[in-house]
Amino acid sequence: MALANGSKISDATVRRLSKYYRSLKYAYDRGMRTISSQELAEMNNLTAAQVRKDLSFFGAFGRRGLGYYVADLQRNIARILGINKTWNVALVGAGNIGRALLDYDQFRQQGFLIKVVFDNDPNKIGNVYHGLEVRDFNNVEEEIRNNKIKIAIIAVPAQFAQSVVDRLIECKVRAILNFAPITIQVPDNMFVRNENMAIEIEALSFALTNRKEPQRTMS
Amino acid sequence: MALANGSKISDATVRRLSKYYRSLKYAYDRGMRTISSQELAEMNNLTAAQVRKDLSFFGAFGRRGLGYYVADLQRNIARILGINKTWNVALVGAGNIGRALLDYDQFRQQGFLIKVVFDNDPNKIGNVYHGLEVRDFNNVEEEIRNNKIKIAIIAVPAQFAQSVVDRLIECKVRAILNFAPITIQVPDNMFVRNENMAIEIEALSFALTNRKEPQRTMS
DNA sequence: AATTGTGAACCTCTTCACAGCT
DNA sequence: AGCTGTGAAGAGGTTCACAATT
Repeated sequence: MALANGSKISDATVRRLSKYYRSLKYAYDRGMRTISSQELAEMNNLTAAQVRKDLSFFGAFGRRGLGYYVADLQRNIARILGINKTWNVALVGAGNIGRALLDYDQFRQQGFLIKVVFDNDPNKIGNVYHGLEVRDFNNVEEEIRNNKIKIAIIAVPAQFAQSVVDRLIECKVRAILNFAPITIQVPDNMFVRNENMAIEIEALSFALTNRKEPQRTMS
Repeated sequence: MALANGSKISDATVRRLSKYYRSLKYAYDRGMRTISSQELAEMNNLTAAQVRKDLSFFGAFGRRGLGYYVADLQRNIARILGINKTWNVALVGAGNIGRALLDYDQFRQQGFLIKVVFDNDPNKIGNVYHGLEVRDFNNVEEEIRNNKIKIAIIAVPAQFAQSVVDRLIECKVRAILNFAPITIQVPDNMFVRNENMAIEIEALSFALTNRKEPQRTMS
């Protein structure tokens, strides 16, 4: 929950805001200057009512009879999502997934800048990947403090994930994007999101195995 | 929807089944032979009623007064999810994300075997990554047919994603795990899941920016 | 005594439908 | 005339609470 008016915003709404943001970028690049809720809906396989309802939680951004000004709505959503500025991010784990994330354009483009990379493997510490030198996780406190980091990405094996998290909690990291395939425990004042690719592909396996009536798009 | 009894299974339930499966593996490795819904719940930050309800859609696997036999429930969930066999998978896109997925243990361990990798970049075609030679996407039909592939992973830039999907549709691929940050369109008899890491980190940004009362775990 | 399985109650999210504005 | 913004209705998912079972 969050808002000035005290209403609760669902996770689903926040996810859709991210999608609207991308759609607006796409529309603007193609010369569209206004866009209707119907058009935004079609670009994301949603209903127009859903789009309007989502936006209405945060304000009245549209013009009746006309739709939404693309650039204006984009700015508003960026502000709502907190991506109208840059975030310094720490990455823990310089394995395959971690190294791929170092060069992930979508993070950079939305202002999430990976400023420091950690590992505990002596064979990796000191290596340079995409211009960043891997640091020893033992020095995590200092680096996190120096870079004013509030968001960390965890890309370590499951068995190390909780101890890494515990250490990050001490460093006053506030939010974690967790790629380890395990449920991590954090105090109530922290935020976690899990990115578990195996769960997604298992859902496809389930669908192919069980579902008679397909559904258009999941997630 | 899916079941013999015709009931609809929610996406959320399927995702949780994947989590229970992992928890059961973990429990078994630590010597537990039975487990209660309460224990399964605690391992995943859920309620015991939720766990029992999820499982009850598929049968009565437990024993009153005792709980669930770990190995037995694990087998049942594997069967429900369709991961009691192997799936041949195609990967389209040998960029950073694609190459990381080639060596992603979680896929292999659950029986998702990447059998063929495609790219359209002449500089990548022919290269060998993790023992697989990158194929020309122009030959996709033949390779998909030869490997009996029903599930494809798309890890290409957004602008290529839909045309790749259209081609895969012609190849009778049935399910797609989409890493491209765009909503792809597929016919009603296909399944799509989107893996969009930028959306997840933006949700963290939203939380840090807006939420006063934190919530324990998202996703 | 302990724990499942499940109908009913509850709560949350989505869709409808239309008043209101441009 | 067209499209938004939103209260109300509807659909769907979660939790409660307890009978049933071991």
